Amino acid sequence: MRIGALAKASGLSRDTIRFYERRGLISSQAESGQNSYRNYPEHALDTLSWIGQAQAAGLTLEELTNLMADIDRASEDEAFDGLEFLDRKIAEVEMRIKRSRLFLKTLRQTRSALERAPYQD
Amino acid sequence: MRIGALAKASGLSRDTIRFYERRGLISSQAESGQNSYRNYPEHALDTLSWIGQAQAAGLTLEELTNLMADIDRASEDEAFDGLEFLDRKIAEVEMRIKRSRLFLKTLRQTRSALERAPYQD
DNA sequence: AAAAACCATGGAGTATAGTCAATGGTTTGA
DNA sequence: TCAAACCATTGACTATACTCCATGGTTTTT
Repeated sequence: MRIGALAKASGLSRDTIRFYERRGLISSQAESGQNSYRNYPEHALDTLSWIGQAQAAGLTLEELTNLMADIDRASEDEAFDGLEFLDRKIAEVEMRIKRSRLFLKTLRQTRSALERAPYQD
Repeated sequence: MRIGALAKASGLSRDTIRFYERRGLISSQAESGQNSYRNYPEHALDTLSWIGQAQAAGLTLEELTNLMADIDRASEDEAFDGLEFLDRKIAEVEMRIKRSRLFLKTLRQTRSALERAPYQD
């Protein structure tokens, strides 16, 4: 899958995809032949969607990079703090969801208030 | 309440508070006397906490400014698109929460996977 | 009454996450 | 075949949300 197709399928721009690749979030093989075109595997689409979820959850791309590295490094004998990192992130995302829901509640209340009294003067 | 106290109570820095004030998100009265110190009402603390929720929910400060203006403008006779804006934001926040929950789910799955097999080689 | 702590303004600097433009090579469809 | 569409790289540019610094005034503490 070339970058244009991936861009269309994911809804991201080519530049964004190349940007993510430079950051090490996705990867491509060189196309067979003498061009310099990237070729992305099908699962790149899933990865991009996962990145989108992570961003909605408030992670930075750097945190995401670290997380991916941790997951890959998980089967080494070295001291590994991946679990700790993961626990921290889980707690952060939970907190963020909690706060978002509070905000959503006030948005909904505001909405009803506006709806009930649109023209008072 | 002077800016230092508000900073301590809210957990934000003075600079951040002044930044928010410049953006019109909170406001202060000048202190009586000949100094140029700001004085914040008690509810500034609630406002700051609300701003935090809104940011967790993914709104930008500019969107927040618009939202506040809309809410204040809600009792005018003019054509008012506040409801529409609100509905859009509600939908966006709902979507963001949904995606965050999906991400949280994969984080938890990853966590269990790492926990079960920490030393395989 | 000094020192320490606090406050103000203005402007520069930082980090994150893209986005755009210039230049030049490669593929593909009419 | 040749123009349109696609791709690559480099580097500059943008927006958002702070953060820091210099300078100088005001309060509070000792």
